[in-house]
Amino acid sequence: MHDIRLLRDQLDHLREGMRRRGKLEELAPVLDRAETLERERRTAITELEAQQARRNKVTQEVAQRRKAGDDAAELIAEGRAIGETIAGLEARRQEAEAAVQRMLYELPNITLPEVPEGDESNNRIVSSWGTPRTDGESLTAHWDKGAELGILDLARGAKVSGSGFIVYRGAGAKLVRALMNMMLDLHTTEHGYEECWVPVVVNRTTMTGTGQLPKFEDDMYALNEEGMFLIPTAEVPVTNLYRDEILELSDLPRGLCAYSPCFRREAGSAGKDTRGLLRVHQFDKVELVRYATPETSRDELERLTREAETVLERLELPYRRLLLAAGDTGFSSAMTYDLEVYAPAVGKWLEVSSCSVFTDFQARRANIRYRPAPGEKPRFVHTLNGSALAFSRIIASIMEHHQQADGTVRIPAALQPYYGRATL
RNA sequence: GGACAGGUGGCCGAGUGGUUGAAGGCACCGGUCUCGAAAACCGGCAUACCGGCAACGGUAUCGUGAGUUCGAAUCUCACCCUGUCCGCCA
Repeated sequence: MHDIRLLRDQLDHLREGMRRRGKLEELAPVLDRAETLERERRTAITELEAQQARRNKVTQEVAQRRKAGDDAAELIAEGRAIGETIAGLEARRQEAEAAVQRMLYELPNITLPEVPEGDESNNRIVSSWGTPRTDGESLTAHWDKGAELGILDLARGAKVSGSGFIVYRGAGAKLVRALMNMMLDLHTTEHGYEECWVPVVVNRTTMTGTGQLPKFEDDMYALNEEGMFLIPTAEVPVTNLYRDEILELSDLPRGLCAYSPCFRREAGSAGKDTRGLLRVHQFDKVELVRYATPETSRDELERLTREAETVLERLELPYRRLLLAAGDTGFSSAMTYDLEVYAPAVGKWLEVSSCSVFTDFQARRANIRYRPAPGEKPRFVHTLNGSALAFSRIIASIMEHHQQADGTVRIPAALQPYYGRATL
């Protein structure tokens, strides 16, 4: 969420931000109304408060007369009349405030200057690691390999829940457990993160804090119980941990990591891109979340992204880092790197991580602040997060990239202590 | 799920209809004292918003929302949360 003051004096800045995302056409009507709405909001407040001040005076006068034993009937009648006026003005204020709030909730974050303009065709590959296999033709796709090895049971997942719900069996289930432990150990022992285990069901306020709501309710699994949702990422509960709190400067930067299952409806159609483990409704992920000061948040993004890349290097999977163009950058994000890993049999690069700095966009929504120095006013923190990593596509990539001539799948050295064997 | 008890400022904790934004304490900031520190003493110390170049003025905020009233931290209702006991349960 943006600072409401931008609607007054930085509308051009907001317009430019929307233009860079390619959203100007869509959002121009909204922004055109912004100035009027904001002026109306302030007018309503001013008028309301003037009447409230009047009422407070009258009320005090009543008290004084009562005390002195004088008659106050006239004043009481006046107070009653003011009360009716106030009720009307209050309704108007609420309406104006809600209108501005709705508008603010609709506007995505403004990307950093170094983020390229335009849609995803302007995404930039900024670095890469390892060498993708070129013999994909001769490899077995992960969905077939998974069935062959008996570690993926897609049919029964579909039976139990629906398409896009995966059952891992035997060695596959153990692989999930191994990945989880390997990643969490790496981040806690080498990268300095505190491990958290968090709820996967959260309330509406929490979903709003990180920016999923109100705009993306359709992407979410909502529970029948009023206002509860399954999380699409551990980012949601972990970032909200410090909602409505003021952190000490000495707490920053701070890193939290958490494993969680992630639930996404992603109303996508079936087809090649959704086959096997490519796009599923429930997947597992280890998430990194960082709280930083505005001064360091940009550097923190590099650090966070490197930490995610480290996982891929330990898994010996070739990857590339993309700097997303403004139009492809998530709603709340100011700058995002995607990490993609190659699946040679599928012949596609798969997104396995998305590392973002949100500047103060989430912090303002969730009201997460820090005190720069004792006695100073609190400021909003900057939040960051990144997947490190999402399992399902990693598993797909492992099954394809580490496929050996004899049909077995090699387990990378760093994972072997957790998995217990050298092959799947 | 049921029965009680409770939610007040950064923290603890008074306060049951009228200068209560809210006693007192702690913490914090400034000062006196001290070689220095501690202690003691003095003073300061909420947040957000509106108007104003500013000085400053105003409004709101005692879990949330609605209601009663000229006036609500205080009374009424609903909801949320916490604690304790009971029930149920992996």
